[in-house]
Amino acid sequence: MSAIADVARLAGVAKATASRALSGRGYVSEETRLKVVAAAREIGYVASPNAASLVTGRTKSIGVIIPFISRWFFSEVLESMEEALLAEGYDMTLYNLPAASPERDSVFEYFLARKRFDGVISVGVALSEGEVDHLHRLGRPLVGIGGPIRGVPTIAIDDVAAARLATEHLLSLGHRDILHIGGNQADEMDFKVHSQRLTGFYAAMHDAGCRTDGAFYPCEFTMPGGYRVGLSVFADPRTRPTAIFAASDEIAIGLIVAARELGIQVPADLSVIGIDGHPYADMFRLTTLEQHPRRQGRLAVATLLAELASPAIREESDHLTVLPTNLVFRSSTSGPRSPLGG
Amino acid sequence: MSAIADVARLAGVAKATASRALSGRGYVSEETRLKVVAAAREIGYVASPNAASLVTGRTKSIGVIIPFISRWFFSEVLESMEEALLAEGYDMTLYNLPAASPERDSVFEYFLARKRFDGVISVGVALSEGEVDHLHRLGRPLVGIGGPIRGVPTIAIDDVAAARLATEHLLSLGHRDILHIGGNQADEMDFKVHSQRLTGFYAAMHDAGCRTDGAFYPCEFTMPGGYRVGLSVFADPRTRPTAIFAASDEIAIGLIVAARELGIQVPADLSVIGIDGHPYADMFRLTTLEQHPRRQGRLAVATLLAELASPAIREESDHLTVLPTNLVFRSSTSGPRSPLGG
DNA sequence: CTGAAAGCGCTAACAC
DNA sequence: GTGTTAGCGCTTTCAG
Repeated sequence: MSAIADVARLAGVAKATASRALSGRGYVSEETRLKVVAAAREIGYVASPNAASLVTGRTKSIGVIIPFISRWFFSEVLESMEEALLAEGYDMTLYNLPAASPERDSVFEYFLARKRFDGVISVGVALSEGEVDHLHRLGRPLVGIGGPIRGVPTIAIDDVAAARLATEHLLSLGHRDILHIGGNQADEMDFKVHSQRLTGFYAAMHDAGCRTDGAFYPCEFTMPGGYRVGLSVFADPRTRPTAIFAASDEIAIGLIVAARELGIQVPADLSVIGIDGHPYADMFRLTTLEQHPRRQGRLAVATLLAELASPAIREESDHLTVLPTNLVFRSSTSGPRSPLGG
Repeated sequence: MSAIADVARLAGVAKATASRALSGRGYVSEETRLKVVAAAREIGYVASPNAASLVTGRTKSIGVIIPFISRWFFSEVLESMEEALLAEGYDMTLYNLPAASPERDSVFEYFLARKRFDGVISVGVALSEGEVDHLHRLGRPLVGIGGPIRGVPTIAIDDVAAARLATEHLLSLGHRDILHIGGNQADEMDFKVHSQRLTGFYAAMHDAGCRTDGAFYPCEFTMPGGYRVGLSVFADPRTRPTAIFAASDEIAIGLIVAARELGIQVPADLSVIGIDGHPYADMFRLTTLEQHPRRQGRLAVATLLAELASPAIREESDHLTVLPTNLVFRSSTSGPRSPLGG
């Protein structure tokens, strides 16, 4: 494969000149620039980023650490980031980061330590103090999605506020007998989304003077998880509410499937509201709070590239950019028809 | 950051010795090896893969080209490959490859040309002759998932056979009035999955002496896509079949949701079979043919690493490893209850 | 504006 | 077994 020396020889200039011409850094006469570019094209020259980064320290590649690839929110973020990065000429290297484990440590101690990237985006991972230090010590900018990280700009939605908003929507329709079905604190995801959404729910209910004991059912954070809990909760008329705030659209959809299977009409007999803006929301008539994963992804990339451009900002970059959630109405929420419990 | 020279100095040996001790290549006495390793740990030395690959040509990184990140099959493959690669110390760099477009070309001409990886895995992408040449010219092994690529080992299921099997299952239950709902040839995915599954369906139907005109309805290859077609097909009793072979589980689920919404009992009134082995199959009582994305991913990685280990194989590696599909019974298929059309 | 030379961090020959 | 030397492909002083 051709090296810059070949280009230089063909163009009749020195390696240094060819380098300047191709990279755009440093003075080159327009005439020689054209000659060099032509020569490069002729032999199909593509610079070796390895060699370049060895001297510049820049790799034109960014690392992404993420706990899941196949869950909707995460894959959506990933896809949007990939698009944005590719457009800027960056590679994206993926590190699937499990919860605390030897593999997790190896990502930090080995993979990330190799410094093959100019920056890191952490998606939905609450980094430990030690891990943040580790990353900072690499001297590479870091941007987060999903929740606050000390000394790191982060993009997120306000989970407490979103949960409160969703619950208040149901309350405003006249519901009093509302259940929250969401993640278990035990297998909490990072940034405590589960507890935060529960907190927002309780807050709204308390403010409205509603009872909350027995109003929360934990479930696995998936569609089948919601389905299973739905089957058991709806089977007993005594535990059947008039409305449900589900911690995610996937859970909400599982609940709707279970309800329909038991002959409960949604939204007629039961109102359901979720969070995410999942593409399936429409076909299940689900009202939802969009959290715009793609926008979060693009914003994270933009933030990272900005830091890369002017590292000066780094010192004081400790802010959390909170994206507003949008309430998207479909037809799954309506007033209570025949309140059974309140 | 510390370089190997620092380690060498601290251990009181030469750079080369330190390199040998750390990489395990070449003779080093156990005693010095320990000294070097201790020194490396002491200063937290991690080798720069950039510098190493500059001389060895190996990068310990593999590139993945893939058309979608957020569709179930693809994200599942991705996640399994990431796991397998990480375990072997490889980075995974992602290139989201759209259909023919300038961005697609740029992936080949710029990103892949940078040769930042030891090999490439192509997932669900039918590469053009030119693109295959392009990759071969890089001198890096290439492995595919999803369908045959000239001169490249590939892992796939046999789409025609799978479709035939699914259809025959319905036929064996006594159904005659079977519809196929699947992807449109117009926006065909790579490797012609759409047409191949249609072909398998037609073949089984013809063999059983069933009519097939009007038996195929195209739809978008998603859950909402199946839902929309389901609503229109099921609304008219004249077009309502006793059984359906859906080209994917997502389509199948959309169909089931639509059917239920129209008061059609699944599986009582309508049998549905899909392909994929989607995790939601159970909650929708869907019978499906598993195509094991995770196994395909792991196999692709293993194949690539094997080629990396002994490049000799490369010349004659033109085979297609066809993975068997497993019929997974849930409760969505049963004999016809009240055949309307046959 | 361009060229020559040094060197990024590492490994591979080849001496010793 | 270990050290010395050269050089991977590029960018970047620093002269000219």
